[in-house]
Amino acid sequence: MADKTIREPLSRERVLAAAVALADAEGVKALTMRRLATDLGVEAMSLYFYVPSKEALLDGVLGTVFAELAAAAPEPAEGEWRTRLRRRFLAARAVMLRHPWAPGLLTTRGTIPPDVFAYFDWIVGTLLDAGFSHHLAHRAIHAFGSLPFGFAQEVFSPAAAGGSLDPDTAEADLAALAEALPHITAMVAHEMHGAGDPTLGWCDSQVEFEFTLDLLLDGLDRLRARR
Amino acid sequence: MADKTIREPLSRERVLAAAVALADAEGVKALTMRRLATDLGVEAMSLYFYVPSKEALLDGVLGTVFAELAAAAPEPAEGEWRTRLRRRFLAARAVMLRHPWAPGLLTTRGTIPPDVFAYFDWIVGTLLDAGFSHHLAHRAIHAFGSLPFGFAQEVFSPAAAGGSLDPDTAEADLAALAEALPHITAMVAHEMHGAGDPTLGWCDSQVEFEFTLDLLLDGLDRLRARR
DNA sequence: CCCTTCGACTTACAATGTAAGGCGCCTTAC
DNA sequence: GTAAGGCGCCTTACATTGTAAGTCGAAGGG
Repeated sequence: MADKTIREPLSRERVLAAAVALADAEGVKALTMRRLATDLGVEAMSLYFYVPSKEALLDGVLGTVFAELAAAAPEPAEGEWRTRLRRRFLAARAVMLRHPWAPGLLTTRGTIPPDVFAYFDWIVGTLLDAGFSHHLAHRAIHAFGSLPFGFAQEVFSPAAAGGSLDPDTAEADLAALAEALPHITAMVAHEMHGAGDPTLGWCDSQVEFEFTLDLLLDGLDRLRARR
Repeated sequence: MADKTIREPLSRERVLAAAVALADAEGVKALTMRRLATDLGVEAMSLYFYVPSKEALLDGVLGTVFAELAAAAPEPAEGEWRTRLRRRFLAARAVMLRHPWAPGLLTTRGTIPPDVFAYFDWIVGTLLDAGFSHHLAHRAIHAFGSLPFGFAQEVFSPAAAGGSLDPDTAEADLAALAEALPHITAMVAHEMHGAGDPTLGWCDSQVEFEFTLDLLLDGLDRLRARR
């Protein structure tokens, strides 16, 4: 909560930063003009001096996140193309993990933040420099989808079927599901018993993300060599 | 609009079907209880006899879409594992293209529709039958993400940078962007001039989707053979 | 002094989801 | 016949949310 006795003047940057902090703390649904204004110690209508509408605020919020990402994932100075892409994608992912609401919000936007243009121009440049054709670079951009930002939309997670990443409770859940979902339960059971370190759980989103990324990079590399 | 003089009784199915139709026609934002009720020729509060809340309505709407998808993408009777997966993924995509708002809505949900569980159980089963280990099948599920439903979240589309898929207007847009985005504009220019059939445009989401899917299937096949 | 600009606040209203209660019709039981 | 209960709808009311339009006080300039 802002301290009303010592009041720092509002600015567009302060408004957007407070909005990001609120979304981080309580999710995008909690981000209302009244709630945000309360956090800033002002009246809701005052925000409209800085952002023309709620929609513009949300655009600005995403722009802020992507700017943070651009700063945290600078262009690697050296390295082979795959290493450079990988390094930057993973750095971006670390930022996005701090704002888990961002991918969902992004699907509601009609515009692309400026930092995204620059980032993809760099990706295309890196691919072209590595010998990819323009056509294959185009293909790669689509194949990467949202991986350059460290997230991928998954409709279904095996962990959701297991009901829990905790081996004790998941064991009972699995038994209940075995008849309806025989293959998934077998797979989950196998993964749970095969997990090396129980404290990490059997389903680690970081490992899965890197696996998918490497799968795509390997495939693209093969196509490049074949040109 | 419903005809109020001859009134068919409401049912949960009618409510959900009307909601899907409204979202298809005008997007999810137009889907309010009052609007939906108007379309059905009843008063908004009457809907609550069939769905306990707006949130439940949205869950039901997605359940309806996924049920449609399950019916339209039946298990292939025969074929090699890749062919079967591919056939079903593409059939699912055809359905999802009729409901372009569905992926976005899905990100706001906390539950998974039942048809999704069954579909993924089939996918895991298909992979296991083809000789994939449980571990690799688990990896594949994450790698596929939302591809089994024919969509993938793309933050950035090269077409968005070009400003238009129409070669005439895009040419001018590109010239304006060349200094800020040199690699992207070069790539877009190349793709536009290389497009075989101008009426299809230089960026075809179906082609791109199939490219990405095949890239992943190829990669997974290699890992399978290496086990 | 007056005027203008800036940055905040106030008042009001439309839109949205929905709690709570009411009403008419139909069915069942006595 | 009447009474009671259930069903499926409607009405009234209210809290919340975004925001249009206008007001006000402070500061700066002429």
